[in-house]
Amino acid sequence: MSSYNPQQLEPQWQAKWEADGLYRQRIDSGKPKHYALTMLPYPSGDLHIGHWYAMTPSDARARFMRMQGYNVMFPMGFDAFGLPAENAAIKRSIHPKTWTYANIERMRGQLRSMGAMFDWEREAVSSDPDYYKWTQWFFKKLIELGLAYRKLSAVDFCPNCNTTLAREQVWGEDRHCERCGTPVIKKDLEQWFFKTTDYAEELLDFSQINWPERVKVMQTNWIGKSSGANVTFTTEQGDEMPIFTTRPDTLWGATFMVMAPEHPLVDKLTTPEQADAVLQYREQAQRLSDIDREAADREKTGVFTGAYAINPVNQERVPIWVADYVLMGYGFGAIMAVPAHDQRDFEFARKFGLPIIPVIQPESGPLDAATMPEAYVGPGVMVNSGEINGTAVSDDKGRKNPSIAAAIDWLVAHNAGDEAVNYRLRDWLISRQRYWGAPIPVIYCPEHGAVPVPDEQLPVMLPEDVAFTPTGESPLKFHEGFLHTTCPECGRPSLRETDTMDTFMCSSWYQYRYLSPHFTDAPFDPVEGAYWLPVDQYTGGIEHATMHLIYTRFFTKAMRKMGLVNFDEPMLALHNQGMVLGEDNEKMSKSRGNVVAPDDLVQQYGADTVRTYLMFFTRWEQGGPWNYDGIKGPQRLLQDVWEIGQYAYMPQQVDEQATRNLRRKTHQTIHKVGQDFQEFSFNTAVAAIMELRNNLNDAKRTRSVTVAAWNEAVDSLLLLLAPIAPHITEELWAQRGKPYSIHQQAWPQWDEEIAKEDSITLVVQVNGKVRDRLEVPADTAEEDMKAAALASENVQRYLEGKAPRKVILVKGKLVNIVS
RNA sequence: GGGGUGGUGGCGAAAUGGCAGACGCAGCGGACUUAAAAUCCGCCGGGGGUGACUCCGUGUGGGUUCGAAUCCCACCCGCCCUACCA
Repeated sequence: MSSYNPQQLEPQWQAKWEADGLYRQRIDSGKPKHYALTMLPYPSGDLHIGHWYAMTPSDARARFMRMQGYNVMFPMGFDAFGLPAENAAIKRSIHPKTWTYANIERMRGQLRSMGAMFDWEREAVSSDPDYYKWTQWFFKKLIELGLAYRKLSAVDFCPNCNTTLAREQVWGEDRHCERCGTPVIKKDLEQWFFKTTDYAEELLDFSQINWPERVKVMQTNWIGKSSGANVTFTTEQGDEMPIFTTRPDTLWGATFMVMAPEHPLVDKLTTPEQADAVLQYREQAQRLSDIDREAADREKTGVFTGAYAINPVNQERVPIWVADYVLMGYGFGAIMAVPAHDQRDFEFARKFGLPIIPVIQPESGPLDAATMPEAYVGPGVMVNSGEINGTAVSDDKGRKNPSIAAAIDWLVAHNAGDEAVNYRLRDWLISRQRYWGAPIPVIYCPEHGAVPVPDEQLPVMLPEDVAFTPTGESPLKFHEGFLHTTCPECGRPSLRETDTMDTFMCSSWYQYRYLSPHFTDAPFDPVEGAYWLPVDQYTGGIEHATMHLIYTRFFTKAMRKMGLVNFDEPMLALHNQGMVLGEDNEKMSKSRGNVVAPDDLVQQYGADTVRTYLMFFTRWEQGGPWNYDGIKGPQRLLQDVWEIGQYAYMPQQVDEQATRNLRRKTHQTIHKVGQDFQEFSFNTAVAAIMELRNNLNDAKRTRSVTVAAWNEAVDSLLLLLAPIAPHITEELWAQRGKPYSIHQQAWPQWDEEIAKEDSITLVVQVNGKVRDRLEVPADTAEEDMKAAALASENVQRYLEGKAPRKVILVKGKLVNIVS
C-alpha cells in the first residue's frame, strides 16, 4: 500500500487530463446541455482563497451535472482591462499589458493546480484585440439601435483616478471612488451613455429567471419604479414647468415649487432682485461636496427666485424656489411642494415661512396648519381639493389609492397632466478617461461630428508605445499617432475619441465570447450559441447584484434587438456564494496580515483537501472565517479514503445484518449527496460522505460484510467524492482497476428498497414532552404503534390514570398523547 | 430613515412544524509508545440524581399549535444594500 502523496499525484493527473482533452467541451446533440458559469476573475496577480471558494464548488457542481448525464460547459477567462494595471504602470513603470499578461500567466498555473474542469480552449481574455474588437463592435451596434448616445452632463469624477465613474462605482455615505476611496467630485463632460433606462420595465420582470430573492430585491430597489403623474405647471413668464409626483392627489395642497440649482430654467426665471442671491446659492451648492449635500438630516437650504408659477388644478399663484434637496438627475429636476403631506417640503416651508394647506384629513379630525409638528402622510379623506373632495385616501401607492386614481382622472380630463411612471435607474455612463480599456471606436470630424469607426477598421488598437504621467491622465490624449486620423466619411483630418470603455462593458458579454473565443465573423459562433445558450447556472458574489448583473441583463436584451439571440435573459439560474474571511473574522487584506494563500495550502495539504475543506466548513452562500485547525477534518477524510480505497478487503465472518446496514447506508448516502449537490448544500454533502467513511472504517475493522457490499460502498464513496476531490478519486479508481476516467462515469443509482430503514425509533410524547423511545419495525401498522406507545410504562406514569384525549401519530416518527 | 438578511454547545455548523446540536474542529479520559506526533477506543450544552431518570436550554418578550430553533407580532444585537428619488 502506497502512502497518500497529493503533491505528486495531483499534477500527474492534471497533466493526463490535459493531454487527453478530458475536459474539452464539444457540442453533442445527443445529450442535454448544461452551461455552468462562474464569474471571471480580474488578473490581479495571485489567485486568492476567495477565488478558490467561489470556483471549486462551482466546478464540483459542474462535474456533478456531467455525471448526471449532461454535456457540461464550464469555461474560464480573464476580465483583463482595468485600473490596477495602470496604477501599477504609474507606480512601478511596468507597462499595463506586461503586468496584466504576466499575471494572467501566473493565474492560469494557479487555476490549473485547482484541478477544475475548465476547458482552456475556450478561454477568453477581454484585453485581447480579438476580444475587444467585438466589444467595440457592440458599442457601434448600440449606437445604430439608438441605445447609445453622447451627452454633456455633470458626472461623478474621481480626482485621484482621473476618470469618471458610473453611479454604481460611487460608494458609501461619503460618496467615494470604488477603487481608491477618494471622495468623488462633479464634473461637466461630454460622455457616452447606454440607454439602460429603455429596459427599466423589462428589467423588473424576473419571471424567467431563478435568481436569489435578495438579488431580485436589490435590483428592484435599484431600478426604483414609482408611479404617479406628470403635471405641467406654467410659469408667469409662460414657460412650461413639468414635474413628476407620486401624490397627484395632493396637488391642491401645493403651495410652492422647488427647482434643482442646476435646472435650466433657473437663470431665465430669476428676477433681477433675486439674481445675486440665486447665483450665490447655486455656486455654493456646486462647491458643496456631495458628502454635505446628501446628508439627509441636514437642515434645508434654499432661495426664492422671485418668480411664480400657476398651479393648474386651482390656478393658484405659487412661488418658485431653488433648493439643493431637489436633484437634477431625477424626474424633471423640479417638484411641486406640498408641505402638509411631505416631510421634506414641510421642513422647508417651516424654515422659510411658506404656507401650509392640508388636503388630507385624517380620521382624528382636521389638521391645523399652524400647529402640526410634521407632515401628515397617512390615510384619510380629501379636503380643500375641489372636485375630488371626499375621496378616500389609503396607504396604497399609485392607482390602487382611490384619491390618486381620482386625481389622475381629473388631470387627464382637464388636460393638465398624465399618469406616469418614473425610475430611479439612470442610463449607464461608460466613458472612462483611462488608457487600459477598450478604446471607444469613434472619430470626431469637424464636419460630420461623431463618426463611428467603420467595421473593417476594427479593432481600434490600443497603442502600446505610450508614456504614463503621475497624474493618471490618459496617455492616449498625448499620443499623436493615435489621436490624429481622418474622417471615415470625408477624409478630413479628425481626432479620435481618447476615452475607453467601462470594463463592465467587457464583462457584460463574456459568456458569449467563451463559446468561440477565436471566431472572426461575429462576437460568437451562432452554431455554438444555438446549442449552449443561455447560461443555465451562474455563480458569483452578491456584490455584483446591481452592477454587472444588471448590465449583462441589459446587454442580452440589446443583443436580442440586434438579432443575435432569441431569449430574454442571459443566466437562467444564479447562486451567490459568501466570502471567506480571515481567521480574525475580518475581511482578508494584506494590511491586516490575515490573508490565506491557496498556493501554500496546496503545497501543504494538496488541492483535494483544500477543495473539500472549502466546501465543508460553512454553508456556501454564507461564508465565514477561515480556520487552520478545521482543515484537519477533510484531511483525515481523504487519508481514510486513501486507505479504504487501497484496502484488500476480505471478510472474516459475514454478518447479514451488518451487510444490510452498510448497503443501506451506501444507498442513503448516494441519495443524500445527489440531493445536496442539486441544492448547493455542499457542506452537508461532505458530511454525508464522512458518515459513509465512518461506516466503512467500522466495516474494515469488523470485517463482517460481504465483499460485494464492501465494493459497492467503496466505489460509491469514490464516485460521490469525485466532483469534490477529483484527483484522489481518479487515482484510487484507477488502482481499483476501474475504467478511465472516474469523471466520465455516471452518478451511481440509489435503490429505495435498499435505502429503506427496517426499524424506526418511535418517539413517544405525552403532551408534547418526550417520555419514551420505542424501536419498532418500520412496517408496523399505525394502530399498533399507538397501542405500543400507550402501553409504555413511562407513558402510563405521566397519564396518571387519565384516558388520553387525543393521540397524534406522525408516520414513521412520533406519537404524541394528549391528556 | 427605508429594504434585506442573520442570531443554535468552547468553535464551524446540522435540523424549515415532530428526538435540538448530524458532520467536523478543539477539549477531556484511556490504549499504543522510552517519549512525542500520528493512529485507535470512549466522553463531550447546563443543572440535579448512586441510578432508571428528571428539570432547564436555539438573542429577549408575547402569540398560534397536540407539538415551535422553524410560523406570526413586538423588541434587542450583528452584517449587507440603499438613502432628500418628489
